[in-house]
Amino acid sequence: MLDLRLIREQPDMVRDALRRLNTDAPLDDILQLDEQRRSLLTRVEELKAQRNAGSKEIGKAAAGQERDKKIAEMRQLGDTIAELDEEVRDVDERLHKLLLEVPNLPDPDVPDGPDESANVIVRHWGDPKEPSDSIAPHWDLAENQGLIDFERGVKVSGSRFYFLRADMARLQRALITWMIDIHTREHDYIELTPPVLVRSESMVGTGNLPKFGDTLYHDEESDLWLIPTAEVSVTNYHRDELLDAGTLPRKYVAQSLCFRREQFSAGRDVRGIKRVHQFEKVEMVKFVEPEKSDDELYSLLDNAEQILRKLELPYRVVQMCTGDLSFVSAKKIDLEVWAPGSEDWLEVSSCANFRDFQARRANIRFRTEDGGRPQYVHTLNGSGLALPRTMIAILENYQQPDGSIVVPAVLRGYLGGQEVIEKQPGIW
RNA sequence: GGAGAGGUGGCCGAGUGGUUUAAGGCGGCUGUCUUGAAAACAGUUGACCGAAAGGUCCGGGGGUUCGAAUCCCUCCCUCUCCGCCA
Repeated sequence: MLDLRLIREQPDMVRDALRRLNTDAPLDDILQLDEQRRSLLTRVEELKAQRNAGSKEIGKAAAGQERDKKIAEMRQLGDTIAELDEEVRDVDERLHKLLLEVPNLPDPDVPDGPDESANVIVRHWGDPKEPSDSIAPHWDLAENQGLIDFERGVKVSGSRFYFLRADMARLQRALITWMIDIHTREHDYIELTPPVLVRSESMVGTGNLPKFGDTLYHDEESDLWLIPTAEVSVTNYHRDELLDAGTLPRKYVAQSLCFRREQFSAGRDVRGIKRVHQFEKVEMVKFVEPEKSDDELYSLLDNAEQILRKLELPYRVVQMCTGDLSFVSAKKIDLEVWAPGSEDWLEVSSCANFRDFQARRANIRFRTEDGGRPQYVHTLNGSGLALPRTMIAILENYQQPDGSIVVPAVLRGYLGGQEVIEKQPGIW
């Protein structure tokens, strides 16, 4: 949510920033409602001051004609106040609703562009393998090797569901444990195991609601939502809190299942496990002081990159242009790992600075060291990393001509020293 | 699921219709003392809207009343006992 005062005081700046996003936020309606709200408020508050004074007199006065007259007077005043209160509530509600639909403003250094074609490749790491006939895409490889059962996933749950089998399931567990160990031991994050079902307020806090409800799974009976990322649970961990001075930054890492309806990607990436309805992800979330968030984005990015480097997987760093920013981000940088079998750069991590956008929605503030007024924190998050795509990259980069897969050196300790994943018992 | 008790400032906690302008404590900040710190003592310290005056806020929402933290309705949450349960 944007600061209403910013919209009021620098409407042209806000308008220009939104124009870069190619969105048509109803700024004029917002300004008009804001104006209306404030003039109503002035009137009703004046009347309330009168009523407070009048009621106080009644409390002191002895019973009698004077007192009865005053009471009648105040009753009438009360009716007027009730009417105005009603109007204020209505205007407030409309204003708030509009504000919730305005996207975050892009940082000045975000490149302009209409869509992903204008994203900027910042740099590469590692040597991407040339695709060749001897490098199979993971969907063929994994099925042949008995590592993933796609058919039964579809039978049990539908398209975009699958079973990991045998050493593949073990590999995922090992990866999760290893990634979390790196982030907690080497990068100083606190591990959280979060709920994957959350209330609507939490979804509003991170910006998933009200706009993107149709991409989420929802249980109507209990009115709970399945999270699309642990970002939702972990960011809302501090919702409606006033954090103590000196406790920032707060850094959390959480593994969770993520659930996505993928309603609008029908027909895209239908093969394999690149785009699925349910997947594991290790997610990092930071709550930081506003002046630090620029630097914190880069250290977050580095934390994610460390995982790919240790796995020795070639990747590239891509900065999103204005046309490819998410609703809540001011700045977003993705890591894309090379998959030579699929011949695709896979987004395995998305690192973003939300500035105070989420903090306003979720009401997360901190008390400054100097004891001044509480301020909103800045929130950031980044995947560290998404499991299916990381496993695609491992399968496709580490496969050998006979179909076996070499275990990346850093993971062997987590797999009892195992060096190679051989063909698993067939899918029978 | 049944019965009961609760939800008050950053935290704990008093307050059952009108000088409450929410007591008191903890924590924070400032000062005295000290080489420095701790302790002790003293002072100070809620959030939100507003340029200000002022107004709003006692779990959320609604109601009763001239006036509600206080009474009523409703929802959410916590705790205790019972039942069920991985």
